[in-house]
Amino acid sequence: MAEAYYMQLTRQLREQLRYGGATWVDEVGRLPAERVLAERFNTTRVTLRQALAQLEGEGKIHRSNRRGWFVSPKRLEYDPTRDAGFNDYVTAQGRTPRTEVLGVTTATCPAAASALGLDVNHPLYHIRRRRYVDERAVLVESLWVVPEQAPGLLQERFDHSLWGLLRERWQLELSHRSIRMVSEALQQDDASELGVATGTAGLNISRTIFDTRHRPIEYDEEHWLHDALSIRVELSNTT
Amino acid sequence: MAEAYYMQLTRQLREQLRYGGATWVDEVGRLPAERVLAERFNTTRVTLRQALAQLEGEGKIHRSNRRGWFVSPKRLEYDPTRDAGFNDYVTAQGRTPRTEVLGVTTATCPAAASALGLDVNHPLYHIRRRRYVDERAVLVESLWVVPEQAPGLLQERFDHSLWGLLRERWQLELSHRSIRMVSEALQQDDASELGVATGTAGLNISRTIFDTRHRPIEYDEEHWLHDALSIRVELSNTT
DNA sequence: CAGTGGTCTAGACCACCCA
DNA sequence: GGGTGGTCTAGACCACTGT
Repeated sequence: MAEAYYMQLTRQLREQLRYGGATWVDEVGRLPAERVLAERFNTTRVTLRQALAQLEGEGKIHRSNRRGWFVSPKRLEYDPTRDAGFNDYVTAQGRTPRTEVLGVTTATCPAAASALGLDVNHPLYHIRRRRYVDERAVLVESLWVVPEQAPGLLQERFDHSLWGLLRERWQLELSHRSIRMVSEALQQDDASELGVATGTAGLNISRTIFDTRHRPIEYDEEHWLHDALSIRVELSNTT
Repeated sequence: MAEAYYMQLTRQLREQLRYGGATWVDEVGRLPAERVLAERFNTTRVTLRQALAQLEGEGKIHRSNRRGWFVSPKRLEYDPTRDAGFNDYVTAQGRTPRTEVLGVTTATCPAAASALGLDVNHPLYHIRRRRYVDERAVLVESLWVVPEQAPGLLQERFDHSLWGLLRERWQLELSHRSIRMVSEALQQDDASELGVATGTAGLNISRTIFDTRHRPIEYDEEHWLHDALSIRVELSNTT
């Protein structure tokens, strides 16, 4: 086969997005309707959508559920090993952060409890947040904190760094951390909170945190849009 | 809408894969042909393929180009901050590693050179390898080594740890490392070397390595199948 | 209500893999 | 050469978003 037409389409669209200014992209980065693009490139919606899906996989464009396709902004650089707050590192990159607290409860979570080495029925503080970069929702996260380590935590506000709070108010020293990163397809709840279709490619980042005395402190799970971040870790010691 | 049919399909297939032993999966983990599955679930290939694509995004199944769909094996746990060799950590997890050297040359690479802080035309040793876990090709990688730091390197064999080689033969101490991880769509060359379709979801892991005197040593870029690995980093010092 | 993406049909032909 | 996935057509209806 010479080359699948949808791959040629992909290349054309990609190049027009990068150079050319792509006159057909409007001022907020929105692409024309699929039907319009399909007609312009003399093909059907199915084939056009294959090309769009390719670019989506590359992180060049993304879709907002039933609203249309948009050019994806530059990826955020993120170092999950540092405890700089989200607000800090987003601002440091010249972007605008925002955090929404979706829920604050006490509940049990077998996955979190077992990661922390506790009984699966051990109650935990649960905080759920949604975070934005330049008003685009890029991640939802669930934080599970061991109540004994930070009594009264749920009275606090959670629109800033949780780790900063734990350090200042409860003098907790976050020492050992175990971090796990795995690609995923966003499940229904996470996807709808991010305004994307179920199954959209995502990245799951989970941390388990212990203090200097190896007591379990916190477990958290972040679900990112895959095209929103680039992970960067700097290490200096030899292992 | 109640629920899209392909999502119901996805759920059924997922559950049958997890429990039930899925009698329709053969002994090597291969699924029946798309046409057969489509007929069995009373739908068309297009809709069935949507369901398969969902499971592919979840890392449950994968396809080998034009050969069929297969159940994905367990993800490999991988810590990119350690310099344990591929052979070592794959074996430690009870799996069987294999490395194929695809090419050994001297060439220029602007991306590698600039990451190392060298002139873009600075020649570098280039080693390209393909690596397998249990005979499944899971990644291709390009290694770019600064020739001045390891003269004669290209005479060596590269089916084992490069870092081990640099340490033993040239007494190089790998100190500072900058690691970057980003989701990607596998490009034509990488995809075909892995036997998958262009655009298949992948994970790109790049490292830039300096020695204790901050001299650039090596830059490498790994392209993994997204469902083949789970990244895990353990940290003990506070930052 | 108009426009958008999301889903789905019922076919077709082609390129590649393997026996 | 038979079977597989890969690509593509030309439609259709639906659900949701925004005005």
